[in-house]
Amino acid sequence: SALAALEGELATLVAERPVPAEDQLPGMGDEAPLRFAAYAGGAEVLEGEAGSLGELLAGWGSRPVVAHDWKSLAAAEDRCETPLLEHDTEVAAYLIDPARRGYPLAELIEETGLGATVKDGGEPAERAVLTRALAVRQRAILEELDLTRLLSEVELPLVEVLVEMERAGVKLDVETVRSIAARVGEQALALEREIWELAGEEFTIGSPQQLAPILFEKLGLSRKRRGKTGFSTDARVLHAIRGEHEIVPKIETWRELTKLKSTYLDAFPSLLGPDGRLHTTFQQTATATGRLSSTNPNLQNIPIRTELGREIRACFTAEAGHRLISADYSQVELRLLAHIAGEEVLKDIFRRGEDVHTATAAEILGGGRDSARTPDASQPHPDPGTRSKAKMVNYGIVYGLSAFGLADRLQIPHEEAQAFIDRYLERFPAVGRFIEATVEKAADDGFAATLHGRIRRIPELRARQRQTRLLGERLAVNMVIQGTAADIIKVAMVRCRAALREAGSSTRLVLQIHDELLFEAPESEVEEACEIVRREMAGAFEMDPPLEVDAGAGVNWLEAK
DNA sequence: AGTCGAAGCCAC
DNA sequence: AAACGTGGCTTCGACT
Ligand SMILES: Nc1nc2c(ncn2[C@H]2C[C@H](O)[C@@H](COP(=O)(O)OP(=O)(O)OP(=O)(O)O)O2)c(=O)[nH]1
Ligand SMILES: [Mn+2]
Ligand SMILES: [Mn+2]
Repeated sequence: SALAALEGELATLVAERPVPAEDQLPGMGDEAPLRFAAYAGGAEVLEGEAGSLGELLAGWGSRPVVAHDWKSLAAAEDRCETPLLEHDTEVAAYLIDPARRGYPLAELIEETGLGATVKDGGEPAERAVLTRALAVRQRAILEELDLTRLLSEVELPLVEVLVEMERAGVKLDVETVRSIAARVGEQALALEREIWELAGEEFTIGSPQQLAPILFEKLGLSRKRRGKTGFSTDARVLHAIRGEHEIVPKIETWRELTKLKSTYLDAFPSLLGPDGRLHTTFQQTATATGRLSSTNPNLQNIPIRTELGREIRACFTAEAGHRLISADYSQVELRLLAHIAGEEVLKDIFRRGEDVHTATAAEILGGGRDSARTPDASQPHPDPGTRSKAKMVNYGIVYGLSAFGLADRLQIPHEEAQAFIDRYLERFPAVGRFIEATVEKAADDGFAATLHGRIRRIPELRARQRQTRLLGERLAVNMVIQGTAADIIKVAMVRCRAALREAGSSTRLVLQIHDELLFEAPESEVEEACEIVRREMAGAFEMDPPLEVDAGAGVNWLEAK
């Protein structure tokens, strides 16, 4: 075909539907034709129209493709054979500078100083030429920054995996969602009346500007922090004053109920696809550290902490005859910290098979008689809420939590908080050295880097304001660890996809939640898929201590975890 | 009617 | 308010 015959290399494809099917799932059949243009560096730009991406690519041949934001194009179209992705100018721009707001093609072209006119060509033709020119420039920069392998071996192979995940979606038990929503709605209304009664007036509970004067002036409750507009009424403040007036716990509960109802219960039914499943969009170029994000809806922040939250999580189900498999790295960033910092005390804890979050839970929140004893492999089980709080403490301290911050979060005296932080850092002496070395190198280089070479510029380190520089120090340390964890799970995703395919498995990856992969597997494949996933995730990066994976299966997400 | 920032809060 | 980090979504209230 003409497409296959296009001369040159870095064959670049631009394709768009003139009336983009906004928020619409593929396969509706009423879309406008796909206008496309292709250019490979020769004398000719090819332009045309096709009914679908599949039809267009049928003439493409086996040549790899260059594009800008290939994932959006592919995910919006029906499943079809796609060529290898050789370069994506959006993803490349993200690797070069991941802290930017966005990567619109026009902006990248403009700032690179590129221009083109195509004789007798339309706008897509020009865009094909410019996209290719941008790709050429970027490839030189990527080479200089040592980002070529990260792009070609991790990010680009990941694109196809993400497209499959978005297409697959995840099943939602919408009937149960509706019934929980109805129940919670009634509870919230009842609470609202009680709150008004206790306040002596009707007001908008959801307005902190109206709530604050009632709590702190009318009822005279203790003020804690203040923000730009007045005294804070956030959850930590309410928790601290919950004993002062019976209205406070009611507001706390009202907040929890209405939050979960509006964000999840009410939102999901309208977001269901025709297949009865929720289809998120994974953003590959949104975070400064290399993590993915999830939008419309965000399926990376499904509740789990409270009882109602767990009910909501249980509404994420497997198709009949299937199971969900959840595979989550154990204490992943603490393990990475031990590895990167060479922290032998921390390594020892992992070697003994212990759980640092659990140990911290016992130590600071446990209160039990023998809970302060040196933890062993048979540590007592803290309740999930307590371990979760301990997790926040562990990562908080590593990433620069102050004694003020810890005292506020744990509701303890400053001195106690300071002592805990001091003791923590004394016990793991290599952590402090790692932090210092990381900050110094980042200040020197102007950027922090992950073990896979992903970089994040840290201009904050060169700011004149001390406060901003300290922020830069925390950003640098966090980038190294969180970013490496992000690299690792991306590698794992590509490995899992390949290994499942190799095994002839029809188990599908459906969600990524930062250090967790959620799969949907036919019942008969669950055991094999579990083992494959464990192996591929644990093997995604060799380190000391090794990565460990907690995997489980169930008919819903809650059971699987 | 839409946009914006602030506050707040869900998750990792 | 304070100096854990990474996100996205909802509500309110001011504004265009
Ligand atoms: N800075 C910071 N990072 C967090 C926080 N919560 C989670 N993370 C990061 C670090 C974790 O390794 C990573 C994955 O979260 P998880 O909930 O899976 O925790 P983790 O793997 O540490 O423990 P796990 O054994 O899975 O329960 O996300 C937090 O409160 N602060
Ligand atoms: Mn984990
Ligand atoms: Mn996790």
